[in-house]
Amino acid sequence: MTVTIRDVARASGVHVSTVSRTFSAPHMVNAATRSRVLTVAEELGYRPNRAARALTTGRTHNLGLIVADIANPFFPPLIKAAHAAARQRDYHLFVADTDEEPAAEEELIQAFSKQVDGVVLCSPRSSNKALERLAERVPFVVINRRLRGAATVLMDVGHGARLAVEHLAGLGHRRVALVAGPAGSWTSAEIRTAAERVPGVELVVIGPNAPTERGGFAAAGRVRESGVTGVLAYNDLVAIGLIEGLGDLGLGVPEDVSVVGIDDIVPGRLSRPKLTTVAMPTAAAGRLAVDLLIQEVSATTSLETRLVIRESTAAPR
Amino acid sequence: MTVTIRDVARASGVHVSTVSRTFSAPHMVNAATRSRVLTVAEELGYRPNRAARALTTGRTHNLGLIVADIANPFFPPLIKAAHAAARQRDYHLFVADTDEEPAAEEELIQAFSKQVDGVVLCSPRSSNKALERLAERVPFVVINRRLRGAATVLMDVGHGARLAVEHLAGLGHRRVALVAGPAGSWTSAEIRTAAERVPGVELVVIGPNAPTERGGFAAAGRVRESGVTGVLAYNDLVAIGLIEGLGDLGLGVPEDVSVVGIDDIVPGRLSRPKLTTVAMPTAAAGRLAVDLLIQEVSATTSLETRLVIRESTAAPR
DNA sequence: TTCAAGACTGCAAACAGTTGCACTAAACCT
DNA sequence: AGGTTTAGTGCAACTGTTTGCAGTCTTGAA
Repeated sequence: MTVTIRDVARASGVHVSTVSRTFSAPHMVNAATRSRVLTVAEELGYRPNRAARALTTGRTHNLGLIVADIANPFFPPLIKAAHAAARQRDYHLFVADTDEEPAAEEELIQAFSKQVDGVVLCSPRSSNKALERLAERVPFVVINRRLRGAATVLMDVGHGARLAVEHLAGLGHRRVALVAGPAGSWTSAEIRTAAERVPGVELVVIGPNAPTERGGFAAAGRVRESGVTGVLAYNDLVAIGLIEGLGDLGLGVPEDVSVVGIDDIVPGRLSRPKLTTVAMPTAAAGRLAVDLLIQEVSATTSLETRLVIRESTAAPR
Repeated sequence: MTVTIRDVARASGVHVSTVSRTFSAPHMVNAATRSRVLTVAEELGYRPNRAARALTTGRTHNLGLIVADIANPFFPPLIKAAHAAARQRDYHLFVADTDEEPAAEEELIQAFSKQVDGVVLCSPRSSNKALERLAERVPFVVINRRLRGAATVLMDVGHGARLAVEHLAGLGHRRVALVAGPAGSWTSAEIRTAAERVPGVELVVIGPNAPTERGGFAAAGRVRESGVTGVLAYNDLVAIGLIEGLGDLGLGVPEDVSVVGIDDIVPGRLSRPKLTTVAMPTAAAGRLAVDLLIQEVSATTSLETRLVIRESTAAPR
């Protein structure tokens, strides 16, 4: 049925091991033989069976990518970039979705372990202990979380948050609110400590909030009460929700209050007003993560973020 | 290093074939033996090696999913649903991105063929001939394209387009524009023929256009010139771009012109005004596609679309 | 001319499972 | 009691590739 290495061997008059070598160690076989085998293989439509290869070599040429929610606009650009990087080196990419559940995360890593050469974990929710245990079964690189012993790719949200608050300060805002994310989130903590350090502005923290549009919408009332003129939101989704909530309360953005988001997801570019936001280098992170995995280097990298100013911020009245 | 079936066999005093059967055909082994093997396996941390299993059985328990652009907001919900369906039956999912290139598409199918039990293709761009040839190497199901001999999942855009135009007609619009998609797109053709059939409204077709925000933005001038009061856009992205373009021309939505999109992507729900649109059952399509694949049924299904009315449509002046 | 060193290639044993077949012992039936 | 079925298990061959080892042949050097 399917054409194997033996068919090629028979048809080209050499031993299977020679055929094998023309594919996996070409320099070991005579040029003439090699080209003969190659043309025969081409004619027969032979393609090496990766499962069989994996069996002996232990390398599958597959990678796994685990994210919390594929449909969250934050992830697709990362997934896309990771896929492109993998493809470039002839790797295939499993992608999986944990639905935000740590248990699913651990189960997936476990399930992947025999089938991939490594997995990249985006903002994992599992405990340190669980992750460290799993790291023994399969190499992985972690995005957006510190984990000792694992290669790490960080995006410098702290710096981004500082830029955002400085931007507001520069426009003349003196009191700004931080509409924070969920409790216990690494990102949220980073943002907060960085924002608090900016001189010349008084920071009022509102939260914790759900990291969603709804979360932002619900926070609108407390933002109004706080009397701030500017706000930094945990992410673009809550920024967008917040803007809508403020609108319902009769507050315009940016006339009455300035709002800056974090992430730079597509909907932020498309909404009205267009969102001023901190751009996260998600594509770069995805690409880098798979490169680290493939090259088996265990580094910890911090990627720069930058502020992109659009229409949702202005000087206060 | 890694624990194999033989380790389990030795430790539990049975032959490897018995261990094998406790996992792949539990009913063939005595309950007592089975539970003993199971506990030993658990203790040792044994997990069957899928590559090895694939070698003998020919079934990998992997599926492939190929889309044009992972980062296009249309796809992530589909991917997520496909993944969930696959997981539920203990399959893993490769996802791949063609960057809109037919050549990449064919290459990917080819590359997947030995590693998966089937692949789902979303709106493939390759020629019929190429696809039919590839269908011999690996089973697949196609989403949003008719292809004889392959299982098919269609979303009934035609019906959706009709609902959209009828909605505009019901509001009192008499001339409406169709801001069409790219030339040669199956979807675009479906939309057009359906829209043209709605009685009582005169349809003016503007296009072809790029299926992007930019495409919509660029079409704004021609929409104004056409003097219509309502428009149906090829998809939400062009609808959003169009609304912005119209805004720049001094035309408000929905006061001056009503706009309805197609797809119901997230940014449409978040933009201002919130987009009236035809909801495509992308999640259902993804789920169904993998179910068909796994159950090896070759059917052609047509999924219903529905109109969701939000803020971008109103009665004409 | 002889010997050593390379360059190729073949042999066969892995890799981790599955499965048709044969075998044993117990259960069932008349 | 004897024969037949059935359940459970073991045996061994097989899946498609890789790879250490050994063999052959050529080439270059002394």
